[in-house]
Amino acid sequence: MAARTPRTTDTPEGSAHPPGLRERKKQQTRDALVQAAHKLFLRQGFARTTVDEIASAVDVSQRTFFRYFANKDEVALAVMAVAEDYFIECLRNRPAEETPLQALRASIVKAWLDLGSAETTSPDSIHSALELMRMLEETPPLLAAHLRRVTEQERLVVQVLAEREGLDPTEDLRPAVLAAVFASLLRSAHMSWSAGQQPPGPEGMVAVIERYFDNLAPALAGHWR
Amino acid sequence: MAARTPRTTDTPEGSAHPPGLRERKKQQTRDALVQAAHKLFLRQGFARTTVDEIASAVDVSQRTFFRYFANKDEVALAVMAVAEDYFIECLRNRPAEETPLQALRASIVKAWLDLGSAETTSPDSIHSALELMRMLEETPPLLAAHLRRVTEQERLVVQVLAEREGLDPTEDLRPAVLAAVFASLLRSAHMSWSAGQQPPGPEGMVAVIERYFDNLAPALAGHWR
DNA sequence: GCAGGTTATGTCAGCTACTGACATTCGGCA
DNA sequence: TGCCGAATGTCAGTAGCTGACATAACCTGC
Repeated sequence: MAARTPRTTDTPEGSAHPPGLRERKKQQTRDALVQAAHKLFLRQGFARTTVDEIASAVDVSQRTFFRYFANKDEVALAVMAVAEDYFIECLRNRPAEETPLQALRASIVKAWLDLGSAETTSPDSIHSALELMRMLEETPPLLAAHLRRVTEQERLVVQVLAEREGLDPTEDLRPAVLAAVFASLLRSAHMSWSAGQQPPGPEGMVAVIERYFDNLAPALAGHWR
Repeated sequence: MAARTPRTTDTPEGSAHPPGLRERKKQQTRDALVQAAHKLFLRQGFARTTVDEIASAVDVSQRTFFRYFANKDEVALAVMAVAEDYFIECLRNRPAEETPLQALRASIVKAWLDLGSAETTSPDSIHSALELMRMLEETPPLLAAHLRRVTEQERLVVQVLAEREGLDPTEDLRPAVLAAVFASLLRSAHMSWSAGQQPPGPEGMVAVIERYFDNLAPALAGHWR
């Protein structure tokens, strides 16, 4: 098992057969670990929660924990994976008439709002993700791990943008540049949102994101005064 | 000793008195640790180098190592600190007529080129930094730590930009947005440079950075075709 | 429904990053 | 010279993480 960054445990190739007991159990264990970890992290903080605690909360050995997650960071960040995947899906489905920038903007907004009115996914997974994002900013090692993930996500965005516009991303730098700008914009918005004054929940997040997008052109424009 | 992210060991307030033996020794030890670490990292990789190795290469105890650096990452990234500081200084000195974007662009270019023709700093510290940047991309935990540092640097840039333009960065988002865009652009350029095809050395780096800057407006422009 | 291969899990032993507490030594200074 | 404070060393301990091997659980074909 254990591929690179599995959002779920690996199913053994094409979903031909119905999952089978073994697969279901793995999925169960994985989910249980994520949930237990999340609960503990929120209660006592990331650093003060040991892997042993998480493992024994789910009643598996520490060794098993590390077979599901490469490290402690990974469980913590697993919650976000759903949202990320959904965003990419949204981006893939944007109409071709939109400019790339418009498509990106519309995609995150849609992703947040859809996941907010959560029928798409498990009931509270969005709130988990949001709580986690607040914790991120106060937990340096977690933040570091998260940022690394973000840059990987960025690669994916480059891919999708390039496909969408029919470009070779090694030739034409525009996809890479736009993806980078987009990622950093989101990151700033997240920081601002986590800093607190903003309204909570997905709607609040969307509001902040939109404000940052609106400031993109002005920030790049010539002089500011 | 040991403040937050000291580029050098702390000197006991205003540099009134000449450093004194104690301070010089600390500085010496610190430098020796950085150098030894760097050498070992390049030879055998980051993960396969233990802190004990580094410490005993300089003939201090492991405990002492951790009094100079909070963790293994920090030694590795210490080399970049000089360059970062110099960049900020450049930015502070840009003429007010330049637009913020121009000022940023001119500052990194100048910083790299100046440090390249290294009289400003220790002879090979630039090459160390460049070698390190290559290693970064292949060393996930290091990359993660680096990214976190970058976001802290970003805060500083926001400050400087806001001062320069006489704005309150909590009111006006333009400094934050521009700093974010700038950071992500640099990051992309670094990735591209590390990926290899580019000419080596500071000049190569500058070339890549300029290319990314040139693609900024086009990437944000409406449609790409 | 059972034999035999595959796959997840547990156990154990070990390494390394990192930390607190306390003892020791060394530089600064009267 | 002798005292104070700062830097270092030593030691013991915690926690993240890994390899090796044994055991137990599923699955597959008969």
